[in-house]
Amino acid sequence: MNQSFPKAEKLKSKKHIERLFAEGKSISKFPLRLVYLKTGLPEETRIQAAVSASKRNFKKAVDRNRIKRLLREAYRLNKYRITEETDASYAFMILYLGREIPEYEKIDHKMKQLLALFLEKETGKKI
RNA sequence: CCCGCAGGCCAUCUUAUCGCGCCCCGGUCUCUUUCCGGGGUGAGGAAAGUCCGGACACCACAGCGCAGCGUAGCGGGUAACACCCGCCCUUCGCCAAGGCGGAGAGGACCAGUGCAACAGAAAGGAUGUACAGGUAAUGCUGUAGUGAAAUCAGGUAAACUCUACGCGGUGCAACGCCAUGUAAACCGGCAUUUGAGGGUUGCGCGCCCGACUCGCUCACAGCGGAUGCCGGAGGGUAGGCGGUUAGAGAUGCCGGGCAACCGGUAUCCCAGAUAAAUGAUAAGACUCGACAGAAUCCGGCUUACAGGCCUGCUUUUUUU
RNA sequence: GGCCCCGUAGUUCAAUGGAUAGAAUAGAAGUUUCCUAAACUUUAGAUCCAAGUUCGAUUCUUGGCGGGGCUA
Repeated sequence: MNQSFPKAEKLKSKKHIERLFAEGKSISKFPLRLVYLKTGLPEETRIQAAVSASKRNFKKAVDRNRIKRLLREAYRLNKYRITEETDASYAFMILYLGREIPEYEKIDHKMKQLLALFLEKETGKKI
């Protein structure tokens, strides 16, 4: 299974991000929130994802970097759960809503729950 | 030796697996792209605050004056500085002394103006009380008393100000190129059609640039046109490349200088992201890991901070 | 990233470098009322932090901290 997370799979276009926040749906599993949008464009890389931690909750750049790295890592190791279940194309934005720097173990656990919740909602399947 | 002080250096490490950015090489199809394999490289001493000084870029620029801002002992260093070095001075601490160490926004109140609450007779044209001294005579002199300061070239310039010197503005979201195709197209208002307006980046003088050079009409007015300014309506792009990392560069050696620093020489290449690259897991070691993440680039200052290492000083403070 | 501005009671604002930082409103207690409101009386509450200049700092200077704005 492919666990890489190259540039092409990162959501970068400012336009797409604005559309994602304007039109996308969201599901939450505290302290994580997933905002997603079915893009409809069947491209090579089906899912583009981005992560975020707010400057309001974390003033120091080091802390924001730390959280974004943990989120990226958790997504990288768990994205196969999505790609194996669906062929549709999505744009993802994963937000961290907490106010404290978390342990990786916790993020990993919540990420699995979040992605399961997403699949349940989009495909109707119970995982 | 301990303690203390000063200066400098380092900033957890090792291995494996899965991943990330950039560069190079090879293959996949010839180039580009994609993918695969291999190799190299990958945050800081403060990357921070954005407080100074430059480089660089664009805009502006004949000059003069005013205003504004900054600096402030002397000399040196430097691309430059509000930084650094040396000396002087002031002040504080230690010492018997010689001396040692710390701190310092450190020009000028015999140019002018202002300010000084309370207390006090009096706070800037001084002069009252008590005591003592003194004189031909007098607050003439001293002490007491109030106060931060009481006649003294008074104090105060991180009060206005004066003196000397310096300073054009904006900042890489600068700026250039490509793509897209907006703007010179539409509507409304005002002004001008002979010196209107614009520039001089805070203001003035001065200087410079300077469109239309019109039609209908005898002329005015008016209409149209032209130019400039303002507003409205509607629409488009918010992508890519360059700037962008080889430099006031790092390290070693030699020489000059009290020092800051400079000169010569040899070797080396040491992040370049762009929703933004350093993480996760497992194992091990120890002193159990602080503050904290490059964003055009340098030189400083300031602020935050766990610990470790090195060098020097104090034996004429004390203790052993 | 770059460039600017602002910090005074819970809130909105005052205060030449000078005595106990002043108003309005909100809060608390009381008077009045059957109760509430209004009114009246009383009361508590603040200079963002740290140095410096000064006899004396909300005010002047420097450095931090916090908040806000502009910028392709």
